[in-house]
Amino acid sequence: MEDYRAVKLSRRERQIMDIVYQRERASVADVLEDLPDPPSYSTVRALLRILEEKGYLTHKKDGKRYIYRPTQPRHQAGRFALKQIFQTFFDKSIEKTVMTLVSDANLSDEELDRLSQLIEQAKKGDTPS
Amino acid sequence: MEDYRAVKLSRRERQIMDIVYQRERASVADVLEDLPDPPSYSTVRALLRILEEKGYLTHKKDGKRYIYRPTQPRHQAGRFALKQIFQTFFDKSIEKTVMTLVSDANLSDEELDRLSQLIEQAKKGDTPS
DNA sequence: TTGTAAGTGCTAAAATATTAGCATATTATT
DNA sequence: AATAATATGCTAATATTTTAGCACTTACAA
Repeated sequence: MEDYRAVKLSRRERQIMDIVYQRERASVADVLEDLPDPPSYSTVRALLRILEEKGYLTHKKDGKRYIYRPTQPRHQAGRFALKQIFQTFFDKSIEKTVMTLVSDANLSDEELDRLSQLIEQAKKGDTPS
Repeated sequence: MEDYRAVKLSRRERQIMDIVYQRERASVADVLEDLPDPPSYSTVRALLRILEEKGYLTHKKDGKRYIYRPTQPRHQAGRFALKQIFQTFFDKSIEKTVMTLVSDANLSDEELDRLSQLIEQAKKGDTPS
């Protein structure tokens, strides 16, 4: 399955997928709560059903209500989305993307240390391209 | 202006904005060339006009044809988009996002060195949160 | 010049997405 | 077991998006 944020989905559908990914799983009420310009309850139900038909979500019953979850693992969807971003805005350069993130982030010393470590590992371990 | 990738725009409109950002500027023909499931020339023109009406694009004449450009600087739009991504897929954690990027990237030694430097600077310069 | 190729402007048709509402089911409570 | 509250299933109306096509304009070359 490809990146739902790039193509395929309508505006509402995308909004809903984002919400479900953010929450990891969500009821109709949850989604409704997070939607901007919230439509009716019915509407959200319909959209969730459609997204399930299209294969992006599944649901299971929890008591009397449905809990929806993405079919594609979050981490993987995140990668697709990132790829789309650095291709579109950062000349396909992951380095530039990371630069922007780190510059803007105001990370704590611990976080920065962990990143240093990761980078050291990358230097040793991998064959540079 | 907020992130067009999150809300507001329709599927086609988003696709077109992505293309224009990727190219920095684009003619109707350029956009058409890059669009998946390409519609007609007319269609692309109409959408570009709409995006201009909505304030996301401007155009200038170049010979007899229009060249469209985003109104919002690429770098800024990229930041918005990144924010959306790490909020949705990485628990709002920039660190996790960077981790994923660096792990997947297979960066060259030079790139990794530059990142190390950046991180060192961040450690010294900024107040950690 | 004037003809032609390659643009744009605009409008209305067609397709899709979005929505509400009624019917039905499920759970919990009395 | 009856009832109330809270779900879902489905269908059809409405709104928006997407599209094509015709009329007009501009640049260039014969």
